Amino acid sequence: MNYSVSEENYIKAIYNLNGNKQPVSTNALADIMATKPASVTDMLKKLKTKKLIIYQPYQGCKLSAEGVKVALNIVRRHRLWEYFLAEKLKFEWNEIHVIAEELEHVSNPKLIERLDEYLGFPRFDPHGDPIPDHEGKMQMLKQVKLTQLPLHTPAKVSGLTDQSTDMLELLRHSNICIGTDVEINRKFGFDHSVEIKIPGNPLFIISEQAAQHILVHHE
Amino acid sequence: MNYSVSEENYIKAIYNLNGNKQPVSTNALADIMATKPASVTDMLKKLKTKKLIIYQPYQGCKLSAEGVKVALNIVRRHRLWEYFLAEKLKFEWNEIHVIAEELEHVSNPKLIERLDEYLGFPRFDPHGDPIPDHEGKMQMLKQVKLTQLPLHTPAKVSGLTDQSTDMLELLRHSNICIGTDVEINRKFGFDHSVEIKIPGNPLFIISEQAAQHILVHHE
DNA sequence: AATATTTTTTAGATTTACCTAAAAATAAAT
DNA sequence: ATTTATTTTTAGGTAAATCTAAAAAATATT
Repeated sequence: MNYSVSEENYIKAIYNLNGNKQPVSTNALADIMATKPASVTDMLKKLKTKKLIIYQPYQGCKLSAEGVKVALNIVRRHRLWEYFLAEKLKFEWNEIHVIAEELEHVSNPKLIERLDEYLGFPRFDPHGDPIPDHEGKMQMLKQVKLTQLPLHTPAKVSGLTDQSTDMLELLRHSNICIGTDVEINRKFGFDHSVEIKIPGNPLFIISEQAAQHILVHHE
Repeated sequence: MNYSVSEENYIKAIYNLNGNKQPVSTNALADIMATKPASVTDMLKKLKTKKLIIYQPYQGCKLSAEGVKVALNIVRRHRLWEYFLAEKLKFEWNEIHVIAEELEHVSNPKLIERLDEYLGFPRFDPHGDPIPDHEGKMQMLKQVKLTQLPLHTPAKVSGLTDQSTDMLELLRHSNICIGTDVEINRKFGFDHSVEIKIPGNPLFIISEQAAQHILVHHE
């Protein structure tokens, strides 16, 4: 029921590579974990005996049902800490991941429940990724670039793919933050710029270049 | 410059046992660390080569100047997290220590500085122990039981030696919290109860039994 | 299909932080 | 001042997580 930091990191890596449900190769894991394939094989054997993965030699691996549960719990911890770092400690979005990698291994369950409550039960982290609840369920909204959002479709800003100060300046000027409700009112064919509607604000136009880097969630 | 969790725990233990400046014995350390003396000897050799302790076989050990610096940094992290857990996440005082033992090993310096700032640069943790600043300096006020506070001496409530719900109820009723400014106005010889003055509040009396468990700081 | 290439696993070492059991040094007691 | 008891250290071993080098299996190429 309690796993080492190393085990947790492998489980997390398998989970992240496994999005497509295809088995994860030993080399791919070695790459992500910045280690050697031989070391990965050792760990895969161990995780297999603990029934966290399904693994046959030379066939790659994938998480078992129990493994997914463990992975979701790690992801939950990681994303809650990311939210805390950005929202409360005012870290920039590009700094939070590394720190959360350390904090995520502090696994006291009551701590995580209290943190969740303290943060107001956020459902998305500052990168726009959904935060699993204490049962492992998470909201699976479509995340798309603002350029791909259909016309007149209510959406919520969930992340950025560019966190440069120039970008942040532009967003601040437009009153766009994580969580802001937006809708595309009109698209201009000429330069592909888009007209944005934010409830309570006047309409305004944003360039394709900028819109490309803004991620939004919608149903 | 970066130490393992185990190394940090030894340094912390030596620091805690070393308050009286006497060298710490191998057995005393083994006891605290819940390990065997032979294991302690191994670690002491390692810490010596890293110049964190002064150690001669059979002579016990004490922290070097560098060791003290490292220890104070660990203590700083521990106490800041304790403050966070009690103040923000509303944990009871008896729950915070164990969780802070885990969090204290997350050593990203910027995280700790931001946390300190977020908490408002507290100078005492919820147990009333001083929090070292980022240079390792801490306020060394006298901590005494309320029963031992001299008459008419301004002091600040810094901790409790009894955290039972009964005790907390009594304190809430008297408007006493961590950080409350108090002063003893009068002591009654008959039952050793004390009359308390809190700025802006009416005077009130508290039993010796209760006052014994309230810790205060004064100059 | 046979050979070459890539991927993965085995075999044997290393490091960290422990352990037990026995030896050596120190301290206490006769 | 010996002997006894305690404390501490050495010697040798274990488990976790890594490594290198070599063997084996799977995949790709001619």
